[in-house]
Amino acid sequence: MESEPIITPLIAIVGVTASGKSKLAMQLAERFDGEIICADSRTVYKGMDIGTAKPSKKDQKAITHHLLDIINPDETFNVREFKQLALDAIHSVAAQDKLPILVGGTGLYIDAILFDYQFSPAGARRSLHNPRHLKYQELTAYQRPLRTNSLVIGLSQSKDQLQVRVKERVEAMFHKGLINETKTLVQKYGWEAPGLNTIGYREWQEYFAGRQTLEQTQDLITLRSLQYAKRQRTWFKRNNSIHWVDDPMKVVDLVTTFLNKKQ
RNA sequence: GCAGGGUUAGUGAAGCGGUCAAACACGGCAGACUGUAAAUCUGCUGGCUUAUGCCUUCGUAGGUUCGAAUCCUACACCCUGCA
Repeated sequence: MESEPIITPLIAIVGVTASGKSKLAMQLAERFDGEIICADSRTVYKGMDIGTAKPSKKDQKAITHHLLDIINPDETFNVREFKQLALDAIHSVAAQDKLPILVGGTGLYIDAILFDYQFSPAGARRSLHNPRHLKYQELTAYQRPLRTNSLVIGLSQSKDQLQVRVKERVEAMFHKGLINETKTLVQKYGWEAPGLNTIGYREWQEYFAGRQTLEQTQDLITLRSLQYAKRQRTWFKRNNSIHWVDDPMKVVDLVTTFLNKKQ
């Protein structure tokens, strides 16, 4: 199943939150007749639209997006499932003679595809250091070669830019009714649901409990998003296969060259 | 005006004569990451510099003491009670 005929060209777009990945992906998909595969651990959840900045219905109608809304917020998901699903999606896109574009900020998911992660058998030992981690494989990260026929593009952004963009994005989420979306989700699934442990949602807990103002909630979400971006930056930093660009316009050339070379 | 309480590093907050460059939390910086990853975990966070080193900090100015963030005096600002 996992033996992909490694000839399918793949474009991957990475970057921290609010860096403009989705928009760029749309442009590329339109331009190069592609379909988007979302490598995002949060947009897989149904009903979590505003808080995850999920691609709009309009965008989804214009371009096929894979791996969106595939599970309920009270269900769990993991890299292994992701890898299988994403691989399937890549194949089906390629089978239609279209260009698969892998987009997302979940570094682990991206790398599972890019570096063909091999997962431990069930019952693997947990790391003493961090119980949430399974004991390390024999291979160190990035020791494996990058998936052949892949172009990895990273959207870089200065910290100042990022700060502004995140602030605006969170503001927009509030206007779109993030509070109601959260309320609905909590009523339906409860705070314990895996999906609710997400920036943009869990911060409302204190607000609903009356221990936090609306403004404080908004500031907190902005802060947590920025901290998240920091972690993403650290993750991507060590992957030197990424072609970092600060101007989305330059990407078209990159992709064109990449596709021509492959013919 | 009188009587109390307070002023500590970016923020909040411990400390109440030596073992204090000063707990802890948050924030910040850096890092990790192969079945929870928008999660989880680790290190650093006064300066110099990286040493069982030096220097400068605990409202301001003095004083007591071998030794003060810790005691005393004065001043400044803040809060509370009585006027």
